[in-house]
Amino acid sequence: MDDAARERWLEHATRVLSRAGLRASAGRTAVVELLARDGGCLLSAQEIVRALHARGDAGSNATVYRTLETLHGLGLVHRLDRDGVAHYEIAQPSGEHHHHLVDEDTGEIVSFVDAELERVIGELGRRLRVELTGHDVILRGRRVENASQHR
Amino acid sequence: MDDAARERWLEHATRVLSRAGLRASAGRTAVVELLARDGGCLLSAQEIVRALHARGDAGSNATVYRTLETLHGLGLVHRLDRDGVAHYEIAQPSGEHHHHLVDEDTGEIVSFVDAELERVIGELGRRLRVELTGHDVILRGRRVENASQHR
DNA sequence: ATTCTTGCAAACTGTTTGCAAGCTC
DNA sequence: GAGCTTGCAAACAGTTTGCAAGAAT
Repeated sequence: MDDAARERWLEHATRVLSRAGLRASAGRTAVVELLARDGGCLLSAQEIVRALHARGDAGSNATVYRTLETLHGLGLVHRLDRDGVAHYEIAQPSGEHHHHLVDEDTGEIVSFVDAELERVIGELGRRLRVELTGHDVILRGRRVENASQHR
Repeated sequence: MDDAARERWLEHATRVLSRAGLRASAGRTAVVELLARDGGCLLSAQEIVRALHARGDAGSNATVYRTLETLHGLGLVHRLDRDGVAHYEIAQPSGEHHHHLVDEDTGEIVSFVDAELERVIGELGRRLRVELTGHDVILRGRRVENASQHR
């Protein structure tokens, strides 16, 4: 996700919050701005609390949780549970999104986009007679050197 | 998942546990048998604890958590976090598995199987140069009456 | 001025762990 | 008999909530 996209999200989020009658208070603003800066991929509430605190920004534990719940309710962030901990990431208004691959060896998380996967999921919704409002795909695996790199 | 499949899993699990040098103790056995009976789709640890307790079977809180961790480590169950709570279900040795659709209106969970989806995920692993060891797909949506049922 | 929001601290829930007693191999 | 397992209770981590003080409109 590029800077422009995150900047777009920030404006979008600010507008949506304001239209919902919510105030641009210090804590809430700090959380939203932090997400616009670093929320491209799976931040936990605790990570956000620590990051805000490190910067000296407003945003207590309670405020961060409350804000994330608000943002999620307004569809401004996606939420994904990982190892029993909720993680959040920016939800682009365009619907553009990515999925995640967890490297079983390192625990590292790689994000990817795949049009074919999206197509199949769309078809699946039709087959199951459901209007899809969202979906998550998590792959787990280990890197494999490609043939040309074999010794 | 049919009775035969669950029975197969029970035998498989028993063998794997025994080969791992683990004893057929009361608590562990009760958890495994409960899973073989009701573990077709997403049971939480707490649900298992309550179910065992209701039956008067062995299996304290601690034992259930410890057993589930053991089973997961041996690849005998799949684990999926849902609303911040870990849920487990039987992992068929054949690799046969299903995915989940959450009805946004009722919260109900429907499981489904889709060959096309599996195919695309397999390809995705190749494209990302990863040997896939597992994957989860969660769809969210609301039921839609099909055209012929419209008034 | 009114109403929303914050931060703190206490309360909760799900999960993990130390330890002495009990059970399995 | 040796060593793995159990159950209990205490400890933990993440998350939620009540409330009085403070800030935004």
